[in-house]
Amino acid sequence: MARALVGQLLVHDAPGGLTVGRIVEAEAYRGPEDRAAHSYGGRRTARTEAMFGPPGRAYVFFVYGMHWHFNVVVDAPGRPHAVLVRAVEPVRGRELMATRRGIDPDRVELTNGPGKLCEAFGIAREHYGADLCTSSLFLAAGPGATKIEKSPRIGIDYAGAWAERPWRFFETGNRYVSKRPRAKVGRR
DNA sequence: TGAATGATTTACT
DNA sequence: GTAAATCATTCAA
Repeated sequence: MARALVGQLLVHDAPGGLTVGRIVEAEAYRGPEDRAAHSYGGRRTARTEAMFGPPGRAYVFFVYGMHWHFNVVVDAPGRPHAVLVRAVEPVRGRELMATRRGIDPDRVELTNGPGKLCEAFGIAREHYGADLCTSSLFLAAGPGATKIEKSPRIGIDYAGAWAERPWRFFETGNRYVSKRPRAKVGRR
């Protein structure tokens, strides 16, 4: 599912305006066995509840005291699997995104990261558990991606062997794919 | 009730 | 390259 979502569209038809982005980077989180997932070990709390519900809903959470992250729940109720959308390429509403982000509309920093895209699209707490088929925030079929690459997931080094799984998918060469922490990437 | 921490971003050296 | 910002959630006491 993470791979399939790359190339599809994320749409938010918000009161303040329309924003559309083509997903260019996504990661799979496969609880309860995946140690990197919030639902690891079957941990079902108020925070992770959405992951245990029906697919096609939003799992939105807050991290580092300032950033929201957006996931799509992708498996049947009771199977807490989700896909984290890490980056999108702006398709519509670039000006609105720039206003929300407080930066120039031409910068890739508009949406090249999980926290950035949420700010650009105005995604936050109120979207927790939202049905992505019937709400103002939804997914739509997109043009696909030219070429998709995979790599280990970002920022989950604590997950032991699970951290090595190649469950991050992104469009090869796309400027909006998030930058990786240098230390992890082989430089030469 | 309190302490630790994170699926990050940004600014500064 | 390093560090600060900043708080909901989780877990232990």
